[in-house]
Amino acid sequence: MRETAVLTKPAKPDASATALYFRLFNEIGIIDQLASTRFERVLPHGLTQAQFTVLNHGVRMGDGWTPARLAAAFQVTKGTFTSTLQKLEAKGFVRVEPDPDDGRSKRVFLTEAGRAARDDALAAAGPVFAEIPSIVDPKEVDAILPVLSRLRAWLDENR
Amino acid sequence: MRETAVLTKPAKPDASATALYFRLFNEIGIIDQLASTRFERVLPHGLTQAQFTVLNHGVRMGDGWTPARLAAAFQVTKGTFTSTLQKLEAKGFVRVEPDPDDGRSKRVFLTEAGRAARDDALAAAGPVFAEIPSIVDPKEVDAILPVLSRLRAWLDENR
DNA sequence: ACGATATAGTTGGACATCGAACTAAAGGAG
DNA sequence: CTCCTTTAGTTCGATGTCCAACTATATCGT
Repeated sequence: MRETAVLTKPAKPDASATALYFRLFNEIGIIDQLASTRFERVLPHGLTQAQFTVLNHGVRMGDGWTPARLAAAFQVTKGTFTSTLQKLEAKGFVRVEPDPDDGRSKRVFLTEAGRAARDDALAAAGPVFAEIPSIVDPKEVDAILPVLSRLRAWLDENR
Repeated sequence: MRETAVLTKPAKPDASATALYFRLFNEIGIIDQLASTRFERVLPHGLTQAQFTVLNHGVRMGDGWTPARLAAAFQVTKGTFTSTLQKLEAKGFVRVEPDPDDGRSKRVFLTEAGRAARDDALAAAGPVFAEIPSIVDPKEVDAILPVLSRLRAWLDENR
């Protein structure tokens, strides 16, 4: 839950550096929540954002990764990812096979249906993003992304 | 769940504008998740981030708001906020009174314990943010915040 | 080669959140 | 005034997530 700007009483000024970063994370949190909700609403095949992310990753980065590696990549616990994977398997979008080289591991592969579902989702997502360039110019995004990436990378390494 | 940069296979280039915004929201999602986790870990009194946000808002914006107004400000459903409020009430951090002017409404006030808990939480949060200025300069945050605010405002209005 | 330690994956309990159904009170149209 | 619609708040079932405990397999030090 994040606060947004619905209320109108002026906040007391707080010039500390902490407050600045607090605001940054607050804006980021709200954007995440609003954008995620928007995105999930249009996803086809009853896909959750988590499930879509797995399919999208498989297409972009290739498949055959282990669940543990994917869970780390997606910042969720192994338990959470077990659940996500079971949902995707039940929908026929991924295939999970034992790792021939490591008895503890498995390997995750996309099915044709999974690739098709990912394409459907991307197509459905298009209109969701369509209006945004008129609000935030691509050049602004170019300027912002490196900073966010740096912040993300640091948080990722130091968690 | 968001993907991060743990995996090393190169992504196929995708020059469409959609991809750019996709990356933006992806970075934002990861940062939100990592920062939230970090923040929740240090919160005292068993506060959740949602609960802290209510206390913080009360201090910064004054108390006496209705649950409905607060739920809208925090982007959660009324049902969710009912639950959050009950937790805070059980901890003695807020007082909820009937609205004298509207039989349907209530009004939310902070208790002294609630204000103290908020201060505790802020103090605990300090170290969490302490290292970040060395990663992302405050000037960069100043540059980024207006853009994020604009994006947040638009998403908020057009949801 | 063995025992201690680390890693992969699953499971179960707890919890925050959502959406939908519901009650109660307020507001508006006739 | 009366009825219809809107708004405030609660409750309930489902879901996604986390954490901790657990099993099985792999790895490392001696």
